[in-house]
Amino acid sequence: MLDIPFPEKELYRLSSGGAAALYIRRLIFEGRLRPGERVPQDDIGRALSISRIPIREALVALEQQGWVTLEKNRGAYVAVLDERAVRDHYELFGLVYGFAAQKALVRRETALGEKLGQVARDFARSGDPREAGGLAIAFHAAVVEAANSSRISVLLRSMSALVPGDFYTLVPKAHDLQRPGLNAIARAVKRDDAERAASEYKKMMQRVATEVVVLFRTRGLFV
Amino acid sequence: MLDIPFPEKELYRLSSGGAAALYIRRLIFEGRLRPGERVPQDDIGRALSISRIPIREALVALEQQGWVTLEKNRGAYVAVLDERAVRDHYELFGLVYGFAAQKALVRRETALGEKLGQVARDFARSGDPREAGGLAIAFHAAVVEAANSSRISVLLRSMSALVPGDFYTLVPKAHDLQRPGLNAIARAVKRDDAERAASEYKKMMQRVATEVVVLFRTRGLFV
DNA sequence: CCCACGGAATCTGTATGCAATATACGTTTT
DNA sequence: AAAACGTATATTGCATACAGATTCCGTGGG
Repeated sequence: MLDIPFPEKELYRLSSGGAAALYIRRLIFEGRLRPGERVPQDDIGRALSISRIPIREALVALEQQGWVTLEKNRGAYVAVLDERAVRDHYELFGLVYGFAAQKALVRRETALGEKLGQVARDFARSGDPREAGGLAIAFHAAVVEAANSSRISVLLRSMSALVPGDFYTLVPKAHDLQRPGLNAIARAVKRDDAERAASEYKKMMQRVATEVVVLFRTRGLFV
Repeated sequence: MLDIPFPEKELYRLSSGGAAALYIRRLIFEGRLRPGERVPQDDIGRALSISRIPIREALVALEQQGWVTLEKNRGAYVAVLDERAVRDHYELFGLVYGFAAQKALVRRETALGEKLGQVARDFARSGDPREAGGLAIAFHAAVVEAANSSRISVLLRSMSALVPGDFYTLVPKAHDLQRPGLNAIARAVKRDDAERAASEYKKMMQRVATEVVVLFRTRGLFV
C-alpha cells in the first residue's frame, strides 16, 4: 500500500480569495493602485473572473497586514506608504527575527548553527538571484523553525506579506547586502551569542530597508 | 452646517463580520470552542442571525491574528494555545511596545514623558478595575501614538486581539503587576532613556504573561 | 458665480442558493 | 474480521441577487 504523507498540503490551498490577495498586492506593488486609491472590487472580479465574495475576504486579510484600510460602506483604500513606514517595518522584521534567534538558542536547537552556516555559505556562493532568494528564505525559515513558536510564526507570516516576491531579482544589491549579515548571524548562533545574533539581524534588516526604500521610490510607490 | 470630523469613525464599524469575529473570540475564550475544534459556521450564523458570508470574513481576520487556521474545503480550526505560546506572545508584545517607546523618543515627542507620568499616577490611584484597564490602554495608546508609525500600529492592532477584553476585571492582580512597570517606563521616557524604557516594557509584559497563563490554565484553555 | 439640494447612478454589505469537496457509514470483497 | 469500496450526508467555496449606503451630477436659489 502506498502511504506517503504529504506535508505541503496547504501549499496547494490557492483559493480564489488567496489569488485575489496576491493579485491586489501585485497591483499595489506595480503602482497600478496608488496609495489612497479605492480598491475597485468589481474590476478585480472581472479581471480574475470571480465574484466579489472572495475579493472581500482577500481585503480583510490585506487590512490585517496593513496593506489597505477598510471603511464601512466605503470599501478598501490602499494604505499610504512612506519611507518611514518601510524602514519601521524592516526594523520590526529584524527585531522579531532576532527574537526568534534568541528563542532558538534558549530552546537549545543545537543543530541550528551548523544549518545556518551551511545556508549562509551556499548563499554567498550563489550567483543566481532566484536561487539566492530561496536560500535567504530558507535561512530565515530555519531560524523560525528552530524558535518553534507558533506566535512568532503567525506574526512573521503576516509581516512577510510586505515583501515583494521577486525582491532578489529586482534588487541585485540585496545579495551583497545580506551576505555579511547572514554570515554574522550564523557565527553568532554558533557561538551561542543570542544578543549578537539579534543585533546582527537588526542591522541587516536596516540595510535591506534602505534598498527597499530605493526600490519603492524608483517605482513611485511613495506618496 | 455641522462638519465635525469624527476620528473614531472606524470604531463604529461594527459590521456583521466584526460582530462575528468578536463572538468567535469569546467562544474560544470561554472555552466553548476547544483548541483543535472546528468552528461551526452554520451554528454561529444561526446564533447571530447572519449568513456565513460575514462569518467567513471574520475567520480570515482571525486566521491572520493566529486564532484559527483555515484549511481549504475543511473550514477553520481553533488554534492550539499552550503556555509557551502565551508567554512568547506577551514577550513580543513587550518587544514591540518597547520599540514604539524608542521610536517615540527618537522622534522627539517631548510631551510623552509628562503624559505617561500622569497616566501612570492615575493608574496607581485607581481602585476600579474597569477604570484601571482603560488607563492602561490609554498609556499604551499614548506610546504608540507618539511613535507615530503606521507599521507599529498595524502590528499591535493585530496582536492586541489576543488579549481578553475584560482582562482587568478577570485578573485583579494585573493592577499590582503593572503599576511598577508603568511607573518605570514613564520615568525612563522622561529621562530619555530609550533602552531602559524598552527593557521595562519587556519585563512588565513578562510579568503580565504569567498572570495570563494562570488565567488560561484555570479556564482550561490549554490543551 | 458659488453653494446647497435632491434624485440617479454606483458601489458596498450580506442573504440565498448551488456545485464541489470532505466526512460518515453501511456494504462488499478478500 | 479487516480492508476497500461506494453511497449518503454534511459542510465548504463561491456566484448571484438585492437592499441600503454613498457618491455623482444637474438644477435651482442666493
